[in-house]
This record gives sequence, C-alpha cells and structure tokens, in this order.
Amino acid sequence: MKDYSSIINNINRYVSLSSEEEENLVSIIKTSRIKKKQFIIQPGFVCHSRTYIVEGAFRVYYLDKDGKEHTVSIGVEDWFVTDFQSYIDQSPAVNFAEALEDSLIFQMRYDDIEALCKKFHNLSEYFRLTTEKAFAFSRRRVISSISNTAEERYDEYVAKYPHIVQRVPQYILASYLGMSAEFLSKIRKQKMQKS
Amino acid sequence: MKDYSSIINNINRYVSLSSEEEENLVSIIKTSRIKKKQFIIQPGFVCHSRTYIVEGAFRVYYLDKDGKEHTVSIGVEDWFVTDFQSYIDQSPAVNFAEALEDSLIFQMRYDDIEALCKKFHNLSEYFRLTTEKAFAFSRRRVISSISNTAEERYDEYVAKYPHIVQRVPQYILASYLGMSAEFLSKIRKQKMQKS
DNA sequence: AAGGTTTCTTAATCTACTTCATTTTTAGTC
DNA sequence: GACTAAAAATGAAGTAGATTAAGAAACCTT
Repeated sequence: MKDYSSIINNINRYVSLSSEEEENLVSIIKTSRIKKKQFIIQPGFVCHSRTYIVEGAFRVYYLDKDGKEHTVSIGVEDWFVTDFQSYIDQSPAVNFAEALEDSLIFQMRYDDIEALCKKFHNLSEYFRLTTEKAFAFSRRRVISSISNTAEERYDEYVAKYPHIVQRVPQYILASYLGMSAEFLSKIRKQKMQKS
Repeated sequence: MKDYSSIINNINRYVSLSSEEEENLVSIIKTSRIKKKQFIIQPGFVCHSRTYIVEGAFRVYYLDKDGKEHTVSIGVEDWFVTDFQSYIDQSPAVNFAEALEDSLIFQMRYDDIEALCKKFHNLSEYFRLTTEKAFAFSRRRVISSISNTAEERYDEYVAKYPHIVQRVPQYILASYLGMSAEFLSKIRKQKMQKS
C-alpha cells in the first residue's frame, strides 16, 4: 500500500473527500520515478496526464523560433506540472517538461480525471477551486511582466520563493522571469555590492 | 420575464443544465445597465460579483506606482469581467473595471455562486471547465509577453480579435499588449507604408 | 458649427535590456 | 583527484522600446 497522503492532504485543503472518493482517486494514480534531465512532456505529443510532484522539481519550457528557451513554470513538491493547453484539449504539446532533480511523481490521466469529476462533485470542486487560484496567479504574473522592471520581478520572486531560488539554476530563473541570464547576473552583482 | 438566453447558451456549451438548475441560476442574476466610463470595480473595494457582459464592452486595468495604466483584460459580449484575485478570496480589489461603451450586464454574487456550485454538480463543472480555459489562455499570454516582440504581440492580437481592435481605443490596446501608445502608433504606421 | 476633450501621430532623445564573446567558477563523472 | 561539462560572471557594443513634448485628427456636447 503506497503512501498517497501528500496529494490527499492537498485535496483536503479544499474539499473533504469521502473514503469512496479517496479510493477512486487513488486507483487512477500512476507512480513514477524520474531522473534529472528526463522529459515527461515533449512538443508534438499530447500531454495525457496531470502530474503531481511528490518529491523533486520540474520546469516547463518551450523553444521559440530562434531556439531560445522560455520557462513557463517551475514546480517543486506539492505542485502540479502540465502543458495545460495540451492537457485540456488533448492536443499536441508545444512545451517540454523536464525534471530538474531526481523526482517522484503521481500521474492521473485526463480521461480518468474527467470521468471522476463527472462522478464525484467533490473532485469537480477541487479542480475548480485550484484552477481558479492558478488563474489568479497567472494574471498577476501577466501584470508583473507587463509593468515591472526586470529587477522588480526578480525581487518579487526572491521574496515569494526564497527556497526555490536556491534550488534552480540561475539561467532557468532568468528565462522564467523574462530576462537574459546575463542581465540577471548583473542584477545580482549590484545587490551584492550594495549590501 | 427577462431574456437570459445569452448566458444560458454560454453555459450549455459546456454542460446541460436541468430546468431546476437553470431556474436557480437565473434567480441569482442581477441585471444592470452601465454607462460608458462608469466603473463597476474599484481598488479598495471587494469585487463581490462575476459580471457577464450581455451587450457592450469593458476593460480591467490598474494604475502602477508611477500612475501608468496597465490593462489586464478587455471584454465584449459573452465574456466575463472580474478582478479575479479579489473575487476568489473576497479581498479588496487592486483594479478598476470600466465600461468602454454603454453596456448591459448580468451579475452573480460570490456567495450565491459558491452556494450553487456546492448544490449543483453541473454548475461546478461549468466553472471548472471555463476557468481551465481561462487559465490556459492566460499562460499563453504570459509566454507571448515574455518571448514575442511588441510587433508580434500586436499582429497576434489583430489576427485573433480583429473586431475588438476596431472597437477599443488604441492606447488601451497598447497598454493591454504591454507597450506604449506611441510605439503602437509607430508599428501601425510601418504596416500602412508596407501595404 | 464652435469649443473643448479625447485620441492619435511624429520626431528627438534616452535607457533598460540584449547579444556576443571571453573568462571564471562550480558541479558531475570516470 | 583530475577531466569535462555545465553554469555563472564580466564587459563592450547594439537595439527595442520608453519618454517627452508638440501638433493634428477625431470626437462629443451644447
């Protein structure tokens, strides 16, 4: 019997699952270990599952026409990783999702989740509420990327996710924050000198 | 008996409402007419409702520390307008929502929606599915704002929303796309000359 | 139709950030 | 513990786009 407490606790922060619901949910989970640098999503392939990170870290990124990397999201324990567009309409992904560390993940397939959401009101509510949060978060990021300077965006991120800053290579963080790796390096240098 | 067919049709694109569900939903709708330039959301006040646009157009924007406007969203008929962060945790808004034209709206309060989502599985599903779409959309916008040039962002918008481009002042579109009004004017001039 | 307000244009100057090319540091591997 | 690869730093030169300030259209409103 595996330990699903991490994801169950996550869900129970939003709704109260009955044991029947819990059993059904657990039954659609597939567990995998993923080595650092391994991909779980690649462009051209449909993103069939939502992936929950039990241990480890991932990033989602894509390559633009000039071959430059842009990091869409960075996730650690207790977060989900997806190419969301690919997932919701089961169309080919445009992003890569890559393990930044050796990781342990739970995966639940689209069809199974949709079936459970139709069957259990509570699960529908869980995904509704968490997606609402994710959407609000994404809007704040749009605002930030439109109206803040590179340095402000970096400061904001450090204030909010100090633990992630330590764990993730700087050039990846730069590409997440929408600036060049060199410029982030320069920003950090300035801060070192001031303090 | 008012005509709620626009919003009901919207919902029925995602789920099939029973007549009981439909009645309950309609019962929480408040209809208003809003004059151009009037605000329906203002910073400091909680955004109590989801607003559905029956006729007209709105924009959500906020003022940064330098007093510059940044447009978060632009909506026309059959769209929703919200300060989403304020709405989902019923905290004070940071944005304005302003009518760009004389408009007709339906408003549904947070408490009423949450109660109906708890009561009716179908409504929970409707909001889950639409929010998932909105989230995917927002992610694409983040990517676009991080990795495309101003001109590319403009082209993308024109291709996708040609009808909205006509209806909305240019300086508002510029602030939505994350560029100065002057620069958008320059981009448009270039295009005129090329063709 | 006149007067005022709002929106759009144009051009000059300025700057936040990129790009490129090289070097140094850190981390991973046999 | 040496070797290689990956990541970070550094500095010079270039550029996309902002800012400023002024004038020209477009638009309400009486």
